[in-house]
Amino acid sequence: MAAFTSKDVARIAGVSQSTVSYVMTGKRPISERTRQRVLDAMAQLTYEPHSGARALAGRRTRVVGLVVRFGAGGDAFGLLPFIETIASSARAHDHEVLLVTADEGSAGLRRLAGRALCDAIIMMDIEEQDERVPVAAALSVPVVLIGVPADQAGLHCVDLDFEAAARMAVEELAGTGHDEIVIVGYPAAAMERGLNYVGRFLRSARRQAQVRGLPLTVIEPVDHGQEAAAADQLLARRTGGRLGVVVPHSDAIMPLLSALRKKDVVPGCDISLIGLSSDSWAEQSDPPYTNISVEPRDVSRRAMETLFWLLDPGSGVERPAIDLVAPRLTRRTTVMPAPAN
Amino acid sequence: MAAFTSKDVARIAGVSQSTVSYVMTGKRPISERTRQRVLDAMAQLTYEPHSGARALAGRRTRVVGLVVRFGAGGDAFGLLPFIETIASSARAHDHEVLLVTADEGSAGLRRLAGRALCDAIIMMDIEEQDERVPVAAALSVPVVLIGVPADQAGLHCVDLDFEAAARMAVEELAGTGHDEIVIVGYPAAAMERGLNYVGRFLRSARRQAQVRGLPLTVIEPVDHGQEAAAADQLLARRTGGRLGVVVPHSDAIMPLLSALRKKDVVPGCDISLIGLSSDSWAEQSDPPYTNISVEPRDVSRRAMETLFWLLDPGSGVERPAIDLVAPRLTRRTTVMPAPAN
DNA sequence: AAGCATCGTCGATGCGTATCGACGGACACT
DNA sequence: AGTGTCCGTCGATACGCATCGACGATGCTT
Repeated sequence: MAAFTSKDVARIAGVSQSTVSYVMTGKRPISERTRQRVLDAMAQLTYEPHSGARALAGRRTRVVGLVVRFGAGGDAFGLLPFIETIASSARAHDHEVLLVTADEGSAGLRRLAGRALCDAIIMMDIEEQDERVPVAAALSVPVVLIGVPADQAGLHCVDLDFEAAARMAVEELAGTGHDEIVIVGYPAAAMERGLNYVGRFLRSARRQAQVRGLPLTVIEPVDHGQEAAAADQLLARRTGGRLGVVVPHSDAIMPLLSALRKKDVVPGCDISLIGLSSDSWAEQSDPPYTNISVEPRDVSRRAMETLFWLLDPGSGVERPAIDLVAPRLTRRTTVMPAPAN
Repeated sequence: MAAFTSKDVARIAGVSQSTVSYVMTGKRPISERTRQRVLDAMAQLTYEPHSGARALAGRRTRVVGLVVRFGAGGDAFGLLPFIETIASSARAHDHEVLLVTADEGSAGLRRLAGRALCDAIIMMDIEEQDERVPVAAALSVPVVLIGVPADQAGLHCVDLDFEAAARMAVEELAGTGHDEIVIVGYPAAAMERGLNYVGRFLRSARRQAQVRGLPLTVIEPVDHGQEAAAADQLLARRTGGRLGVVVPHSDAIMPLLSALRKKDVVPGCDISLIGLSSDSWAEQSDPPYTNISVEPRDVSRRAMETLFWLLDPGSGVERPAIDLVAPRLTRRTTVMPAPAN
């Protein structure tokens, strides 16, 4: 691994260094014969271009900066699927992924752009009022947000349509003759941080419940180990009517289900439950619950499409500034059917 | 954000560009007066050095490559704490973290080194026979493994001491008069992939059980949703004697506990249980279980210490080629005390 | 007081690639 | 045959920084 350069390749192929470069970039026509000779030489040396030199001369790094927050109170459905999808999408475009943690705040952003560490940035865990958003907007590299802040500052945002999801949940319960709706909320940490989707979901749910004239209450989230208490709190609301429960925080669904089971409360008979989660979780659960899809892979895939479009606006169709992935409700066993009357 | 260069800084500070460089690297003495002027100029311009140029000229990228595997069957205790610790450690040394997924196999490694994308690599999810290990050993950059392959090929390895953990578990059960030991194994995916710690744990446990003359069985892992079956399988083994259960796969502990609870089998009275997990999980569980500590943060912190030592051997003390973090057993409620006799 | 090491700074060079202008040759057309 | 057009290739240069050798200015020694 003696670290070959394009000059070595050129010498072996019997061409000039610039020709090797043009073979790689394809920015000038190269005869098929020469091209083959160069490619052979590259293969023979297992040549890899020096990314630093490339960044210096070509002013593009082929690196995507990924800003995530690790601390608790985070996402409703796990960070890993996002990261994984982003990584594989980057790879598909021959780009690398540079990881930056959010606890650096906007300093991390400035560093990414200032040091020319990446060509574009994708930022997750956006708060409604996020100090990083204006900084990101002023950066010299494009930034895509996963999440929608109150002021998007001209940045492109991609996320699940939490407003639509909330409406959908309320409509489903209203349409099946429920009297009251309870939302099992997000963890305290997420509430306090003002994560954007928390507000988006709750506000939309309240609005829609009002439209339907249904009383809606938000109760404390189900923390791990607190299932029993949450279930009690929930059941205390039941005044004999038809109670519908909405659980937007994926992690809370399973504990809640098992707590209900323990109390011999059967979702779909005694009570109704709609969860926000990936479809596979909902299917494999016992019982399988009616869910509204939350597919992190879809969201991050679209975010990456937007990002690469920003890097090369010629390619593909124009992307919307706010790109919301439509949720999908799948009926399973946990919502009581409308009473026949 | 007009992208200033060190030449701009030099002009403003009234010095030459090389002086600016020496202020940054500290590789030559600079008078305090000049140093201040340069620092002021840098602050004024919010100058950030161009990482590509720096990599090209200085042949060091200040980037750490992190190779992880996302797919299932993975780690017993979550990927995120590892990544988080590695990221923050890198940051503390003013290094970035470049993420590479393991499904690229050794190609990802070659790319990292060949393109001079990073100064060192840290690789997780090592298999006992891992095709990437010999490749890694031949690389021009140092590589630290989290995990111990059968042939470490001269690489530095850091991991929990799974052999010691297994011995510790068996000893604890033997010392409290148990007749039989059952290990609830790892997920099939982990077994098939030959993840290094699986073999290390099981072999060591078998050996120690033999020393103690105790029958030891390994049963299928507890997959999510399969708790009941696993519990049955487990209880079927109970012939009236004192049965000790060891659960090395952290994710399996909670489901198993709840399955036992459902069958009115009380750990600590009817049966004994020792889990491998982080201490915080063990404490917060209901009931709190006797555990052997598995602290990903310790492991990755030590791995990063080794990595930075390899990058600068002058600093700090020599690091062992195989650095095993000693496990710690904390007695809680789930192991039956030795019978008084 | 002259010689000598040390300190602090500068100018010049090289790192490996992308890109621009130039140029010789093949070809099509007057 | 002469002129113009592409095509394919080359040489030279710039990118921003680290580093090396050089050199004037000190301070110290004898």
